[in-house]
Amino acid sequence: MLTERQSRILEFVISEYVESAAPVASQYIGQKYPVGASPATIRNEMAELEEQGYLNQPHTSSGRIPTDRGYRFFVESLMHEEELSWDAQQTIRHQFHQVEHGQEAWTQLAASVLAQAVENAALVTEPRMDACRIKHLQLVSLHDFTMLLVLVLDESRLKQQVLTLDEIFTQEELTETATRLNQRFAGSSAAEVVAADPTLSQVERLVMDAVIEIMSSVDAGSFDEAHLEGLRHVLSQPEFSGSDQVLGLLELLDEHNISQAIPLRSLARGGVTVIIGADNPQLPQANDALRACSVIVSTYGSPGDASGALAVVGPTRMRYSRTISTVRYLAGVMSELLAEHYE
Amino acid sequence: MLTERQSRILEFVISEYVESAAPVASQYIGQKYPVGASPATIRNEMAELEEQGYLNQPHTSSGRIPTDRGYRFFVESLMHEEELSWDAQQTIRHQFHQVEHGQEAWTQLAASVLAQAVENAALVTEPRMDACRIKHLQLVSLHDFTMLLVLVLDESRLKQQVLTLDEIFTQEELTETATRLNQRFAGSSAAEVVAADPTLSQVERLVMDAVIEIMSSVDAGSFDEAHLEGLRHVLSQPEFSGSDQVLGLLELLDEHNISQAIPLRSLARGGVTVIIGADNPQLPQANDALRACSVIVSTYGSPGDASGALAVVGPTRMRYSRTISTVRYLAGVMSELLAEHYE
DNA sequence: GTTAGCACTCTCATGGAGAGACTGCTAATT
DNA sequence: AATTAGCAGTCTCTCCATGAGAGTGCTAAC
Repeated sequence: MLTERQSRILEFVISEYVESAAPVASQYIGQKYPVGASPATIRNEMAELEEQGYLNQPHTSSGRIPTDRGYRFFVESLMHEEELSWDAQQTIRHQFHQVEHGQEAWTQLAASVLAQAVENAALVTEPRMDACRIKHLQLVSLHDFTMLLVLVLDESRLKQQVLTLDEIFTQEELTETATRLNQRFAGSSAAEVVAADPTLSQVERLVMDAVIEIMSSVDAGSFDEAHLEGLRHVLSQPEFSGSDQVLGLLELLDEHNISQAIPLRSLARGGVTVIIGADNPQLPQANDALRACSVIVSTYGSPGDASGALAVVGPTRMRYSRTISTVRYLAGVMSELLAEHYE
Repeated sequence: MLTERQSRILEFVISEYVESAAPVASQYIGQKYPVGASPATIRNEMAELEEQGYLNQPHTSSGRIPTDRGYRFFVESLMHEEELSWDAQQTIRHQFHQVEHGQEAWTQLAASVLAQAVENAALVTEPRMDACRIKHLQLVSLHDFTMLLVLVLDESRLKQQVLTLDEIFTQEELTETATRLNQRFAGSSAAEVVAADPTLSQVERLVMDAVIEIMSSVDAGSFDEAHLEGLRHVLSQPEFSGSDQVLGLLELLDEHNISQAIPLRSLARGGVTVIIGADNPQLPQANDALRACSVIVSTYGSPGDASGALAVVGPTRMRYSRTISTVRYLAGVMSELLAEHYE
């Protein structure tokens, strides 16, 4: 549909607008980029691009700005995805290897690294399997009538709960109980435990009820816990200078609405997916502020094993090439690390 | 220093300004509150209050707004701290009892509840003891050469780390090792383990080195992990409509600078402490946006046992009475719950 | 000590006027 | 037929003056 020259002009306009955040004029493009045509010709082409919906004019007699459709065309046809620079790659790897122990904060760290790398908001979910299984459980005596149930699920996720007992148990007794339960249930999913419906002592029943409850809540996990980081990068962009917009985005953060507003898992369909502005029907339109945003999302891990999602959220006026490369690269790194730790 | 009438006028001005966020005029005060004097008299008194530094005029011929000193006087001498309404108390308790299991998100929940109750930002740190001790440790075989170290510290804090072994161990062997180590080191602090310097097998050494590292990093914990919630309440206040201010406060959030910017533990000296604007030398002045803020902070838990801190951060123009009551009440509830769980 | 009255000051909203930036269109050119 | 120069027209943005409104400070009377 677009001629060679129109494509190039579109590309130039987008490059320019991404940097300046201001409408782009024909004369300016003619000077700065090698179009090989006069401003008048560029104007004609721009008019055509506007006709077709790739560009927009805030008002007559101002320069053009790209539409969502313009960005989409750019991402799909014009952009050449660059390999992330070696420096950038090293920076990312280095930041990861600093914090080796304690994998609890792993995704938090990933979000932080990603946000810093792309200078936008980043969102990373915990890795999850489809149905979690018991790896190991343990009972620690806390006090006469209370004990701590420590549950290790696959992927080394830890859960704990304080339980209240009817009678006094020693640590030895609890350890024995735990050993029995481990032999019986290690490797089982919540559903399997329920299905087996074995005869249990009172304590065992108490423990397994708690285990089932915990595992169910993990499984139910429609509620993917996502870490959001770097929102300030987005909010400092000029398009969000109006305070209404700011508040809109802040609501995402505070109420833990993120997972709902941006259902990462359902969006990422293998590889990197780009959602631009309001052009994707999958994004619920609840939040106005999100309409001015694009989301670059990818899964990490492997589908059979544990997997999660990571995403960058920024204004539609975004450096797509760099952001996509970074997301792709980080997804790779995280997949590697995940594989290393839990084959 | 202040006459009866001056005090009352100051109180009225603050009440009014807290609600309206606009400079308060003499005539308006005269109409709405029972001063028993004409606007002219009120003006004279206001001039005197300004002289003494309790009030301020944004420009000649506008109403007055309270200064930090004015707020401080209000909090210390004029305000009558109200008991939190029974409704509000029940709301808070109810929100807590909804989420019983999984104490991981406990402080997160507290922050959320507090933020909602006072309609401002809330900050809650994890409960901590002075030097943490080993409660129990456990080794779970993950794969041939990897195992998961699960470390339970006092207060049921869980830490985990993946360790790589030189040779293959069965789960039974690991369990035995863990049992040995537990017998030897349960109840010890990091320093005590190091001091004892016992002879250990290679595996035991590997495990204990990791344990010491983890405990040290927990102890070092100048880095109190604090949960921040409800920042949007603060940012939606008119005094933060300028986007510069917004960005200033956002930095607190993103870079995990909160703990540094607001050293809760060192601020709270038993009971509820109120820090108003820039008037407290303990608050580092790094962040400009914080100068327009007050912090209401309290500890919870008991000094000997585990304790943490909770705080509300809001504009200096804040409903101090309600906020202080709420903080005090919530600190009480949290102390109770803490005591219940770990006697 | 208090108050009425009045002049004064400062803000804020309104509305040209002029400069600047770009475009769209027309007519000439290649 | 495509391109370009030239020019008029349009829109924004800033600046300035204007006037209404709000509230004070001061003075003089009570």
